[in-house]
Amino acid sequence: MRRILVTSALPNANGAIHLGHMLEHIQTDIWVRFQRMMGNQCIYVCADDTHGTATMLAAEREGVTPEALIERLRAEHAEDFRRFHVSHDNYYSTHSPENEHYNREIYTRLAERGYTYTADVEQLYDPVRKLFLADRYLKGNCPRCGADDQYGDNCQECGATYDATELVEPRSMLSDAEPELRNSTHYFVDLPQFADFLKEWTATEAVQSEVANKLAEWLTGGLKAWDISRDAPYFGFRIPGTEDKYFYVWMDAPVGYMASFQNLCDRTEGLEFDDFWRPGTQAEVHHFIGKDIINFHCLFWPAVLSGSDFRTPTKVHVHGMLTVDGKQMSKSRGTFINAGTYLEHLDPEYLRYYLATKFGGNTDDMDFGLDDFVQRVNADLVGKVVNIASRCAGFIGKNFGGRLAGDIRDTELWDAVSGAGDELAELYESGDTGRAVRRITALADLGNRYIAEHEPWKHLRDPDRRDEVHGVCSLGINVFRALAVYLKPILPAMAEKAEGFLRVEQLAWHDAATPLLDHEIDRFKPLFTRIDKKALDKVIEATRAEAAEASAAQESHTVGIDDFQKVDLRVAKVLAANFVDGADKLLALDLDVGDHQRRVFAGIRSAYDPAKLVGRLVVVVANLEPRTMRFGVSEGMVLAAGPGGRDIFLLAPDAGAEPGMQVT
RNA sequence: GGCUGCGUAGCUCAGUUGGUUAGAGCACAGCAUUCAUAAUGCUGGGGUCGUUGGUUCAAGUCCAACCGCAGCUACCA
Repeated sequence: MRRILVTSALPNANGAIHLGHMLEHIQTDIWVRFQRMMGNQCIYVCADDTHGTATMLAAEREGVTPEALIERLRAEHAEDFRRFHVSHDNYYSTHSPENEHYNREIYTRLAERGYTYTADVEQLYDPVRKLFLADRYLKGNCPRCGADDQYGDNCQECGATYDATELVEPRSMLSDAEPELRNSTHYFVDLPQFADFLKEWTATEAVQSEVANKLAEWLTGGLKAWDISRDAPYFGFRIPGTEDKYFYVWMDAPVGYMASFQNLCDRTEGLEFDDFWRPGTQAEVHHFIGKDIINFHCLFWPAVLSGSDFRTPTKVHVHGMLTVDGKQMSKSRGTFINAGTYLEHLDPEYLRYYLATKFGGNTDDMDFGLDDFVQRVNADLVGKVVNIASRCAGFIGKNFGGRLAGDIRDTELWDAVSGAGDELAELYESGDTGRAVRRITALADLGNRYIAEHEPWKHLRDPDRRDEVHGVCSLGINVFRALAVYLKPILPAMAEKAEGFLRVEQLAWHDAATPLLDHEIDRFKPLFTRIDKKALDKVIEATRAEAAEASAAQESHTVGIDDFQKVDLRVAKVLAANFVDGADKLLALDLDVGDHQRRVFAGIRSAYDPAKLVGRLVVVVANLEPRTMRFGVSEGMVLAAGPGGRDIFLLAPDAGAEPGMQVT
C-alpha cells in the first residue's frame, strides 16, 4: 500500500472560489479518489492562503479584523469545495499556530545552517499610508518608453522589465501620494547555495519535462537570493528575533501544506507527521498547481525543504490555465464564473466530467466550451453510459424478477470491458483522464452496439430465447457496473446512486474485473439528468450581472448625474455610539434617519470617542445594500474623509438640518 | 523584449521514434430501430494540419523566421 499526501494550491483569502480554482481541485480530487479506490492511503489537505498586504487592506475596507475576514472566506471556500464533492481531509488556514510553528522551525534551521542573511534594500514607501509598497501598489511612467500608468515591475506597452524604484513620477495606488525612497533591512534565503541540488532535483521525475525546461531558465541564468521578509504593517507571522519584520506570504503559504497536515494528524489516530515529512521516507508527497506558480513550488519550496532537513516533494503536477470559449475568463463577458453561481443552476458532476475530458497530465491550457460542455456531457453520460443501464434494467425487472443471470453470456465483450482496468489505471495515475474518458466512452459504445445487435425487445416473446434475453441484459448491466467503477473517481455521486441501483457495497477498482452474477438489483431510477442549456445561460447572465454591479461600483472615473442620483444621502442624528466587542476598528452607531432608526457599523473607532458622537449630525448613505458582518447587519454607511487611522473626519451638515433630509 | 508551451474538420481533441488515400467524439445529412432520460445502430459529407521558407526519396511530425493564444520574467496572491 502506498502512503500518499496530496495538496492543491492554496486559494487566496481575498475572493470567491471560481472555475479556475475548481479546475485544480477537481483534477486533484480525481487523482486522490482514484488512489483511494486502488487501496492506497491517500490524504488530501488544503487551506486558505491568508497572509499579505492584500488581506490587510481588504479587512480595512470592510471595517473588520483580518482574522474575521479570513475565517468567513475560509468557511465559504470549504463549503464550495465540499459541494463539488472535493474530498479534502482537511481544509485549514495558513493563519494557524501549526503554520507559525513550522515557519519558525524552518527559518531557524535555515539560519543555523547558514542559508539566510540580511541586507539593506531601497524601497518605495507610502508616507500617507505608512507602509512599504509592493510593485502591484505602484504606478508611474515606464523608464524606457515613457508610457504612463504602468505598474512597478514591467511595462504593458513596451514590455520592459525594471525595478519599481526606476519608475518615473511614481504614485502610490493606495493613497495617490508620491512615494519616498527608504532603506529597510530584509531577510534572504541564499538560493544560490541550492543551485546544484535544484539542478539535480528538477532533472528527476518530480517535474514534467516542459516544467524542467522552464526552470532551466533560472538555473542556467543564475539564481538570485530570495527575499522572504516584509516590513510592518503586514498581516503575517513575525520573523523570530525581529520586532517589525514579517515572513513574506510566499514563504509561509507552502508551509501551510505541512500545517494543514499537522492539524489533521493531531486529531487522527495513527497519522504521524514525521512518517510523511522526514527525509528518506517512503511516503509520497504530491502537489497539484497551475503553471503560474511553478517557480514557488519547483525552486523555492524544494530548496527551503532540503535546507531545513525535510523531505522534498515526490512530484509536482502542473496544469494549464482555463479559458472559456477560447478566451481568458472575463467578468464583463460573464465567463468569470464563481463556484457558488454555477451551483445555483447546475450539477457539480457536469463540470467534473467535462474537465476530466480535458486533463492530459500536461501544462496545456484547457478550454471550457459552453456549447461543447452541454453536448459532451449529455451525449457521453446520458446517451452512452447511463443509457446502458436504463435500457437493460426494465427487462431484468419486469421479466426476470430483478435478478441477473448466473453467467456471462458473451465473454468477448466482457473481456474487453473488464480487461481495460489496468490500462485505465495507468491513465489515471499519469493524470491523463482525458484519454481514460475516451477509452471508457468507447467501451460504452461497444455495450450499446452489443445490445442493438442482440435486440432483446424482439426476442422477449419467444420462450425459447428467454435465456438469451436474460443473458444479454445481464451482461449489459455488468458492463454498466464496470463503467461506473471506471468513472467513480470523476463521478462519485453518480457512482453512489449506481451502487444503490445495483444493491452493492462501495465499488472498488478491482470490482470491474469480476462480474455480478445471480444477484438481485433494484428498480432503475434516472442516475443523471441531461444539462438544460438554459441553466447554463442563467449562470452566464448571473455572472455578468455580478460583474456589472462590481464594476459600476468602482471602475468609472466619472459618473453621470443619473448615477449620482441613485445614491440616497440623508442627514442622520447619532442616538447612540458604542464599542463593538471583538472589533478593534468599528463603532456601532444607532441613527435617527427621520422616519425610522437604523444601525450602522462605521470603521472610525481609531479617530472618535463614542461618547462625543452622541447627538451630532452625520451624513449617511441610506440605500446602501445592508451588509452582514460578524457583529450584525450594517444598514448603511456614514460618510467621512481622510486616509484612516487617527485621521478620519466625519461630514457634518450646518446647523438647521434635520434628520431625514435628503442631501442633493 | 526574453523564456516555456500551445495552434490539426463548425466545436472539443487523438496523431508514438518523419513512411502508404490525416483519425475519434459531438454537431450536420440520410437510412434503420423503438428496449432506453428525443436515448441507440449503420452510412455519408466536411481538413492545402497557423503562415512562409528549408532539410529529406518522404514532413502534421525535424529546422528557421513570422503571426496568434496562455503563463512566467524572482514584490501578483
